[in-house]
Amino acid sequence: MANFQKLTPRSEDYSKWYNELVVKADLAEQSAVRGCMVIKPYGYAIWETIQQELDRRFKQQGVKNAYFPLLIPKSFLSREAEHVEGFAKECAVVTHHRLMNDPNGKGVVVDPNAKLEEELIIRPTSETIIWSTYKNWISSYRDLPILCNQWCNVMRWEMRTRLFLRTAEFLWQEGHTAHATKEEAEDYARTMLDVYADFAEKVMAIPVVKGVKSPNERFAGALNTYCIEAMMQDGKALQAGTSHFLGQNFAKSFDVQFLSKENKYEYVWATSWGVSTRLMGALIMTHSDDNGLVLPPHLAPIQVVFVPIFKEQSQLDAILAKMNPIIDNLKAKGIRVQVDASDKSTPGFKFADYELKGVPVRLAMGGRDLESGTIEVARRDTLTKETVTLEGIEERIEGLLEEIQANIYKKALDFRIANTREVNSYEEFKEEIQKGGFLLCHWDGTPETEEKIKEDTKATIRCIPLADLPGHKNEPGKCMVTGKPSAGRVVFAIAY
RNA sequence: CGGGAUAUAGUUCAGCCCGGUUAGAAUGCCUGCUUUGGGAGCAGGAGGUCGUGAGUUCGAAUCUCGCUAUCCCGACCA
Repeated sequence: MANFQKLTPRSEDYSKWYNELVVKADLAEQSAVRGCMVIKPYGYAIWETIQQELDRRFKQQGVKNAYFPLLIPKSFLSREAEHVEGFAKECAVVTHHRLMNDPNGKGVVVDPNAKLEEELIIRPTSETIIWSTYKNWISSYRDLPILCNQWCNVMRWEMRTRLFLRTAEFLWQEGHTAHATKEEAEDYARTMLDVYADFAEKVMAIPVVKGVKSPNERFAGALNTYCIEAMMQDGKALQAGTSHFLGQNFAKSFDVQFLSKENKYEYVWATSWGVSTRLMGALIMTHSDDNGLVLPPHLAPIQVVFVPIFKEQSQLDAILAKMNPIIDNLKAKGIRVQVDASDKSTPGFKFADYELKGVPVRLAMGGRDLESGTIEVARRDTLTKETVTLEGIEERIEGLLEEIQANIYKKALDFRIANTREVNSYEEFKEEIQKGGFLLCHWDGTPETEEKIKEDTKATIRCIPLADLPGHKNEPGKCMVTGKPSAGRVVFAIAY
C-alpha cells in the first residue's frame, strides 16, 4: 500500500474523478460486454435500499408489482408512431434462436435455419408489451384503475456509455397505470412525481426541482412529461426521474377500450413513470468529495463501522467485551453496524478505506480509550472526529446519523441555490451557461427557440418548474432570444 | 459514424524507435516474522500462449499488412 493512489481531485478532472470513484469505492466496474457494467455487491446494496424505499412508497399509492417479458415483438414497437421514432435507433434485436457448431472450424455460429419469423426487440421500455397485455385485462370501468410496476432491466444501445449515468443495459422500475378519466391519469402522474421528489430529498438527500418537460424533451409518445431535475457538483443537470401522462395514445395504438357506466366505449388513459440505476450516478455526484464517496445515512449499506485498534488478542478481547453490548444496542435500534476487527490491514488503512466507501460514522477504540472509557467518533460528511465518553453513545450516534442526513441535504441545496441565477439577455446567457448551474430565463415556448439555444450553447430546458425556486419569484416576461412574451422563467442547464 | 490513441502479470505501466540467451517494475496475491491511534516494514514465493491472423527474418513483444476489441474527443442520446 506504499504507493496508494489518491483519487483525481474534482477540480482537476471531474469526469475522471467520477470514473475512478465508482471503481475504487467498489460500486461497479466495466464488464466484458461494451457498455454493460457489473454492479458489485457494495453498489448493489445501495441499489437494493433504493428499491426497498421506493417500493414501499409505491405500494402506499396502491401500486402492485408484476413482470412482463424482456422481449417485445418488433411489430408492437411500431404501433405508436412517435414511440418507435424515439427508440428505433438504439434497439438490440434478436433474430435467431439457435447456435450450431461451426462447420469450418472451432466454436459455434448462428444457425441460419433458426431465423425468427418476426424479430424480437430487447425492451428499451415496456409500454408496448404492457398495453398489448392490458387490452386483455380491461373491459369495464370496474377493471380500472390498473396500477402496475415492474423492477427489471432494459437495454438502449447507446453510442457512448458511462458507469451508472448511461449504460447500454440498466436496471430500473417502470410503472404503468391505466385510468378511466383524463383527470385521474394526470393526477396520478403528478402524484408519482411527488413520490419521486420526496424520495430523492428524504432518502437520497438530493434536492430536486419538480417541473414539466418542454415538447422537445418530452418522452416519445407522451402528452406531458413531468420530471425531477438535480444539480451535480460540476453544475450540470441530471434528470433523476420522470413521470409521463400518456393520454390515450397507447390505448388507441393497442385498442384498449372499456365500457363506461353510461354503457359507452372509451379509450383508457395512461401514465408511465420510472427511475433507474442512474440515480446511483446522481447520488455520487451530489455528495461525494476528493476522499471518496459520501453516502446519506438512510441509504448507506454500512451506517456505522467500528474499528478496534489493538496490539494483541487479549486487548482486542477487552475492547470487544466493552463494545459488544453497545453494538447490540445500535443494531436493536435498526442501525446497520459493521465491526472490522480483521488484521488484514492497519487501522489507518481501514480509516481511509471506509472514507472511500462513504460510511457515514466511524467509531474507533484503542488502548487509550479502553483506560479512559472513551471512544473516537468520526463523521464522513465533515471529516471531523471527536473523542467522547461511552455514556449515552447509542443515542448520540442515532442522532448523529440524522444530523449527517440533514447536513448533506442542506449542503447540496445551498450549492444549488448558489448556482441558480436569473439571466435576461441572450448574450449574458451564452457567457453564463459556460460557468454551469441552473439559469432561470424567459423563453417564448417554441421548439425552434429551444433548438437554436441548444445549437448555440448545448444547453437545454431542463424543466418548466411547477413552483417558484427558493429566492426567485416567477413572473411573465419576454423571451431572451426572440423578445416574444413568456409566461414565466424556465430552467436552462447543460445536462448529463 | 468521423478524428485520435491504445492492446505486455489480477491492476497500472516500462520494454518496441535501433529484432538476439530465461520479457521487467510497482502494486495486488500467498507464506513467515515484526507491526497496528491516519493508507506499515523485512524476507521468501506464485503469477505473462506479449489482443488476433498472416508476412518478412536464421531469429519477432519489437518490423510490415489485415482483423478484432477498448479508451478519449466529436456526432448521437425521453
